[in-house]
Amino acid sequence: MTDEKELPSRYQPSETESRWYQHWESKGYFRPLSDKTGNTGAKPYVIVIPPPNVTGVLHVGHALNNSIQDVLTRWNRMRGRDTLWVPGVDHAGIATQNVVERKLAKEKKTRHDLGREAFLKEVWKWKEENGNTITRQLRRLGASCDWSRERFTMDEGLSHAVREAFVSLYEKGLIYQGHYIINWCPRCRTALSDEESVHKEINGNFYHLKYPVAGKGTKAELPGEDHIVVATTRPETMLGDTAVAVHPDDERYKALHGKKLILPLVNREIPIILDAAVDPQFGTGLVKVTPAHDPNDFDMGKRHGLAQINVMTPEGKINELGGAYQGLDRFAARKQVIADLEAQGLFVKSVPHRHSVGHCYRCETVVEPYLSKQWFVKMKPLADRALKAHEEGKTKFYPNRWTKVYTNWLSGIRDWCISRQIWWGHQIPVWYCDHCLKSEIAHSDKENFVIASPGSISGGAKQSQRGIIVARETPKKCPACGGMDLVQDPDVLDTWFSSWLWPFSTLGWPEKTPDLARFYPTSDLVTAAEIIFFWVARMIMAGLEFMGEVPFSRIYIHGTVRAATGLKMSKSLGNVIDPLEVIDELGADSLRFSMLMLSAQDVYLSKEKFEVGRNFTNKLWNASRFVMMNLEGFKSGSFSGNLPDNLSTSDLWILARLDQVIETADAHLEGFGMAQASSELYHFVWNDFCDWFIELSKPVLMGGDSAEKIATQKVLFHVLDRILRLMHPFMPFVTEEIWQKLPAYASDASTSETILYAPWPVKAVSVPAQRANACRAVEWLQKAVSGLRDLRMTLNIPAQQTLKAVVAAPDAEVLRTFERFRPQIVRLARLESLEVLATFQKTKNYMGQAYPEFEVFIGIEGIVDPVKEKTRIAAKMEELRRFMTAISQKLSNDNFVKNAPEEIIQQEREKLEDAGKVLKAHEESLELFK
RNA sequence: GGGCGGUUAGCUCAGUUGGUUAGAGCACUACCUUGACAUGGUAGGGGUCACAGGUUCGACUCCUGUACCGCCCACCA
Repeated sequence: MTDEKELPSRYQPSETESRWYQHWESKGYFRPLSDKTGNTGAKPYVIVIPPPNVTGVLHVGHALNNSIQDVLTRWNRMRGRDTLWVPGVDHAGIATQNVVERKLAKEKKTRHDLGREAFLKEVWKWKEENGNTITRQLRRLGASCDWSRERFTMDEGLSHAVREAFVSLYEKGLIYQGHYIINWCPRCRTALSDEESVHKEINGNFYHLKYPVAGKGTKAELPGEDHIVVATTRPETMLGDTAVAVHPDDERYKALHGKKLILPLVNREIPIILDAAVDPQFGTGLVKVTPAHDPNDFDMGKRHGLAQINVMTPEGKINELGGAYQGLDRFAARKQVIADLEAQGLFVKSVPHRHSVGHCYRCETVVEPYLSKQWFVKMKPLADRALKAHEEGKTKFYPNRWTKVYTNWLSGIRDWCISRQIWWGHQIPVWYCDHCLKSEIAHSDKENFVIASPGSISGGAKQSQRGIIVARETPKKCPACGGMDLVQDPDVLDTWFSSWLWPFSTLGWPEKTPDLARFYPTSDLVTAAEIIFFWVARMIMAGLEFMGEVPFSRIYIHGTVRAATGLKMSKSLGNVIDPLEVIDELGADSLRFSMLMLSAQDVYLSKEKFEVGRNFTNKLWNASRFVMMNLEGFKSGSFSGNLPDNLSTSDLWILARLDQVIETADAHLEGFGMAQASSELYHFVWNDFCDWFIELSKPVLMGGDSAEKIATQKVLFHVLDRILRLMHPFMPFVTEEIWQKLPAYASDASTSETILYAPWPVKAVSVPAQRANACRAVEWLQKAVSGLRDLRMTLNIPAQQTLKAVVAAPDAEVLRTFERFRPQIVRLARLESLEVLATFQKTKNYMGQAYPEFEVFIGIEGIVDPVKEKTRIAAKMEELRRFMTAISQKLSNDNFVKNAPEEIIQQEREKLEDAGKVLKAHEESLELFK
């Protein structure tokens, strides 16, 4: 026997994982095969990684996401497809800038102290030092990404792509600049897109305020009152009110039509306007209108030609237009305004009000609807094409229910605010010629110039306004006046403006690279639901816009990973599970397998759940160890790899099961059924291979040299080899480790130098007819062994006590089966001897267990009290009678017989017949005790 | 306010187009350190499939409604 010391009884992931990963990467195994062969034939399999944030660390969500992608990648690679998985990270403009600003703050510095250029240098420095954390962690997870193709959204090529996309959209009139209410984060001091403003329900207040009516005589017309009452959640914005609106048909306020009000605290006269957008049922039916601080009011203001009075600074403080409140933070101003109104008797009441308020997705600060000049992408035309592509069946969501989420969002899409008032990112490729602008705006409002506005685009390229240059290359001088005094727009683009190009920009677009030609469109996209709007929908729109083709046709939305305790994992709740810790403790294979097995829906994680994977890894390791230790004789090279003809029943059975499991695993993987596939494999390896086949092989292996033994060794090896391949996508490290050890035990074992490229198992082309019979035979065997064990247990016979047993099988085939399996049954049931007979005349010295096809007996003389046996049999018979009654009733139901499919009825009849046989056997046994 | 998902064993979850006596892992009970593995083996206990109706010969599965839990979306000030 082979020296056992080579193989410890515990698998040690920490000793193998990093070693194998380095080996794979250094050998270039993760690169597509066509890189070497130049073959550009068959359709490749391509996945692009959802780029993690450069500031991020690997959390369990990433771990699941990338485990799934790695399974798909490795599976397809093994199936012989030219496979590419493109990795990379995005620059996460706001998040990264925040990180570096926090670092500066510790030195009591702000980015403005450094200036733009020096600050960006700092960010790059930070990126070089810390930006590879997550990609290092992905390697530890085992992600088989082609790192030679790793991309970063701020690298040169992708920056080039971003400019091309911007300018090209601008030329088509799909990008415009305008003055609108956008989501503003006063802490980050930048605009946010709608998706970056996260709505959260909060407990606020609904403040009721009095606005006095202007002029004389109003008191008489408004019963008893000389003021009106408005209700608001943000009283501080009243400083910018320019009207109060009422529904035109609201009878209560007819008297107010045409009247003016005095805006308290600022003493501005404001009109009462009539607008159907006002809901008379809500609040007092009177709405204060603040066009500069609320999107609805902004629209209303446009309709009525109201002034837009912005009373806030970008920091969220009241500005000079807020009079006495200047300099106060918006929340301080809120308190002060209320206090002052109260002092003047103009504060009515405040009622608790639960409503949802936007929060910055990066820093949680309450978002301020803020009027400012920003760049927008006009989304409707892009969304329409994505919807059309979907109708044509070009995109498919798994599971299907996400389709509606996607199409609903596209149908109601709003323009995308893409400019950000930060420094880290792609600076907008727009330059201003001061000279031309001055002459241009002499007769227009400088602050309100609009290049294009929503609705004004009617096809055809929009001409640049004089003084504004939108260009792919940095211009040296103004094309209009030749002036050299050009200033680039200081804003940068939303990070997602680079991410939405990811599927093709990472392949080289806008250059016409070989990669782009070969690998676009990609195959599958795997991501979590939270990113459908941010990213998936936009990638599809960009793919259609810039490449004329959807970037991928299948989108798999996997479950969200949450803490076992309930909601999301968050550092503040202390319920974060760090996947790196799990890898350190249990290994990446355990982490991957456990998560994949749980991934059928949303995953509620706790640390214990990873033990399944750990235990299974160890099981696989030890099963392999057993097989290898029993392959002596094969080192010489006598093992051809082909299976011999003289296979035993159990050999045929395990091969049949293997074929089944290959088929179901493939079917599940085809539809992203990682959980089902992994669970199927788990049970095959553990229950069929380990619990039964290995156990059945032991008597044969110990029986000395024989043709039968060699055949079993070959089958053991063959099935282990296939198991390793099947498991490899799920557990890449342990399978490679074992794979590489095989040649030491079987000379021609590893036909490929790495399991990464070992061909994926396929079902046997021609299946020997005996296999079906073998499956039946093994079922009998399993029943017999379990039955004997059951007898032993229920009769309290000690495990050490060996028993004399008898199997009675009237059917010749069943009889032959048990004769063949005699050594196995003796071993598995711990017998002293086993007689196999056609019929057996039972005596009081035997106790039995009946099955439809056979009965098993154990000799109990001097071991067991017959009274116990009597009770046991009586209980079994009672159970059987209940079962038979149920079936009889079913079969005597006319409707059932008339309507049920023939095979179902047949099944029921067989059940009844079998149960009858068993019952009869029990009756006979019971007779003995009378 | 809309939309989606969930409710199956003590816990975490499977259950494919309706059809054997509803399964697994963990936990539990009993026995077993048998020459791959105690991160193991064997046997076992444990479920009115959330509730109420309906369709059907037959419902965990399909339909309607209810309750509770969770998620997403949304400019009622």
